Amino acid sequence: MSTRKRHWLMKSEPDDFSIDDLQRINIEPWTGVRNYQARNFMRDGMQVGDGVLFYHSSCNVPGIYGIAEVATAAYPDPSQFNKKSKYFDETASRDEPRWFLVDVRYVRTLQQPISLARIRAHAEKLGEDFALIRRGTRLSVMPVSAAQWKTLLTLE
DNA sequence: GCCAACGTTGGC
DNA sequence: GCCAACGTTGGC
Repeated sequence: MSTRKRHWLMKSEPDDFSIDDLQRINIEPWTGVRNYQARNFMRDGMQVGDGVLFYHSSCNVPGIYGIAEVATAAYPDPSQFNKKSKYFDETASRDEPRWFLVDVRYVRTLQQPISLARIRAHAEKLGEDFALIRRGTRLSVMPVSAAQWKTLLTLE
């Protein structure tokens, strides 16, 4: 497998967990992903040191608010085993975990958030394969190419 | 394997 | 709060 740094975008509702929360805590397990495609990106695609665009969703101004990095290899999401968690999954077992996560480490907060509206306005430069603005896509974890990463950060 | 019903995401 | 769009579940 290539060890070249990859890039990702991860969505979080700031009411639940924001870039400011990550800055305070520094490292946070990205718990609660219950979508197979998103899980597969974390489990099979992510490597320590990969860049992460921290996206705020379901808020006044959705968009990219900060930069983080992948801090660990993927491991089973403990919340799937916790009966008291809203992420409990009775079909998962410790022998056969269903859900995986990585820890994410704070890197920096953007000077100015890059709003979804602004990203859309530059859709042409990002290409049709950019899942964030592809119609109907609701993925909470998605890959970002090196070129897209660079393009997005010029919008800061 | 089909597909209707349901739940969730997430922008607006 | 609305609703479009998607993923998942479960009956058949």
